[in-house]
Amino acid sequence: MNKNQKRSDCPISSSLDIWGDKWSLLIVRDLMDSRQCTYGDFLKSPEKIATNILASRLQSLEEFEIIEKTEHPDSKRKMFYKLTPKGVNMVPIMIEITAWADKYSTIPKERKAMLKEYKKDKEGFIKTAIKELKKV
Amino acid sequence: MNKNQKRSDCPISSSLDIWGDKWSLLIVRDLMDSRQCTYGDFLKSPEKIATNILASRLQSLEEFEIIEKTEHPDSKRKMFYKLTPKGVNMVPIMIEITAWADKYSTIPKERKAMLKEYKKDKEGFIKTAIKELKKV
DNA sequence: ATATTTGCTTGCAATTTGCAAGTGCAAACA
DNA sequence: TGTTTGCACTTGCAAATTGCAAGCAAATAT
Repeated sequence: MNKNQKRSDCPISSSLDIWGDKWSLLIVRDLMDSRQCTYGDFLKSPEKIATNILASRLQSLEEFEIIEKTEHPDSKRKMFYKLTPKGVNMVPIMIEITAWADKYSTIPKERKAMLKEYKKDKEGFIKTAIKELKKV
Repeated sequence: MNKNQKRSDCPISSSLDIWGDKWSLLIVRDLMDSRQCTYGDFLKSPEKIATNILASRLQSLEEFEIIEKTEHPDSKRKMFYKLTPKGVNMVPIMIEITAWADKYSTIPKERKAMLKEYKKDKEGFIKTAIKELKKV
């Protein structure tokens, strides 16, 4: 990812400069699903990201302050990755992507159930989700 | 873009399989701003997409039924690209990306004004925007 | 008839990806 | 007290994708 130059001042373009690739949002997704993940946790995801790509994306997301590294309580060797507030605030984007995908393809039933709750009270749902993610 | 295989059944992942790159959403953006664009119009955008990348992205977005080609009324040589309903329904995603970018960077004042309207009545704003895009 | 515009395609170098294997270090084990 | 194991990466390299420049063919303008 090219941290140095924005292609334009368009917000879509500058967002894509940060996470416009096939992998970054999957890391964000994993962290929204699990709140904190180790390097190995990301590797377990069904999309099977390569280890070098994962390392480079984690670094870039950290540089853009979407995620942050913290020490794992169990061992000094292990690291926990988690979302920063900037990352947590991507919740509405992620939900709207999910809602869009739901219209045009089959999505897992847990996601569908989540959307059902979301649609009952969008603002409330997002507020709760964000608060939950900011807790730990 | 790889139209052949989904990496997983996760809605984020399958969405990224369609438009997870640095350019596709900029094409969608241009079409949301202008409703219909020619090949040359896309080239005029500030991010300066290369002609071969543009051609390949237009083809892939067409295959995924996000956009469609229509004849230009003026000439047989010219083509108009526009969003399909599937593309139009990406409006909430695009707005939430814009809102997120607005929190962490400086965005053009027209976009900021748009967000202000959006925040007054999110549902209403989106409904109107979608209706407007579906008109032509 | 000739020139120009439009929507691409082609060629090629540079960058990025994806896969496999390797490395270094903490912690567990013997 | 070695030795092994597991975890978090790094490295090497082939393959794919990107980005730039140039080319090209059909339609339109002159």
